[in-house]
Amino acid sequence: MTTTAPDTVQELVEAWGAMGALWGINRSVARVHALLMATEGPLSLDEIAERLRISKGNASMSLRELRTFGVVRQVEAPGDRRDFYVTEPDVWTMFFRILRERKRREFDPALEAIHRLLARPGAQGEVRGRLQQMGDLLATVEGVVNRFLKDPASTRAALALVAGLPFDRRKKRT
Amino acid sequence: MTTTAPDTVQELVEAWGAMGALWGINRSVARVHALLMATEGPLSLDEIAERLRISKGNASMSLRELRTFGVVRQVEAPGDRRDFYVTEPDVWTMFFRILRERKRREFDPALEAIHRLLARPGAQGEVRGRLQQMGDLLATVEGVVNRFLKDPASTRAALALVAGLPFDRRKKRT
DNA sequence: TCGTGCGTTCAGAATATTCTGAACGTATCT
DNA sequence: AGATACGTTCAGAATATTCTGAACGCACGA
Repeated sequence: MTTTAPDTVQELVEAWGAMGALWGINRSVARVHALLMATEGPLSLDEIAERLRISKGNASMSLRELRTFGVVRQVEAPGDRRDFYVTEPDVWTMFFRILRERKRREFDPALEAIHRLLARPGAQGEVRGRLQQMGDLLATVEGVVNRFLKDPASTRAALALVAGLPFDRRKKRT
Repeated sequence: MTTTAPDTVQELVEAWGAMGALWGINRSVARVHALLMATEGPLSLDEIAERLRISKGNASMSLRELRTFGVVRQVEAPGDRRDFYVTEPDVWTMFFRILRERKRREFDPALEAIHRLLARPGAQGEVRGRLQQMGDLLATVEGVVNRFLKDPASTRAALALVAGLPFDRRKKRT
């Protein structure tokens, strides 16, 4: 039993998988990620596929995606031909990297359209105000994401403040 | 031509529709929303369906969803049997209301699983730290959402600060 | 009363997404 | 060389999501 507690791990895997949708990554990918998060040592591709009851092919593709997001890393075992995988420990970074990706693909076109509309001379009151709000919203999210990627520590602290969190946990790490 | 600029409006509609996925609302719903955002006066169901080339049924269901989110309102025209629709002007609120919804459905189970895992006595170092981070992340998002819904103005200002925005726009409104 | 205009519903069609597994490539060992 | 172990790929199957449009109900007016 290499993991904390099999059945609860299972629950986390499922919950994380469902939540993946929230930030736009698919169920399998998120489940693989959760499994690695909840497991101490590195896992081989086959073990992952087996534990999650998904095909090797699916596992392989999911791991690739996680690697391109930079949240999973391959490690090698001494005299073993297989590849093993571990998560980067930083979930926050993962979250924001993925957001940045989606920002590019989805925010930017929307922002462009909004600005184009605002530039039109004929943009009236009601509409103008709403468009501006949309722009503000997108710009704010964008700003937070960018700032986080530049300076994670301070952004995290700032967000904790905004969130009004007790703000104790975390061992410190500067 | 009741709207700012038909073709650019179209672009916004499509961009907003694509972006909808980001916060978990479907393309049609987001497109209807965008159309209302970019249009000065109220629109009838038929007009919406026609402009977006979607069926009346689809339009009806999309509008219902938008109404349950509280971002679209029905208005009546003088001697007209038809229902007309307008957006609430506050996109930010929409955004956070929707987040709250998803939070309920998706965050909460994940947070539960995490806490259950952390409660286990056997939660070791590596894993424990990662789980804690996941919990922090979720708690932070949750906190921001809750605070926004309680006190939008201050939260917006705070977020603008975090985002490092120029922070000028907006007519003021307290 | 019947007819007409309007909105809603929902079964099934259309479409999009995700997943599987067989086929393949490459490396390693005998 | 042949055999084995492993990872990857991708066409098509399986599944999930979204959309349509016919059927219906209701309210109004004639």
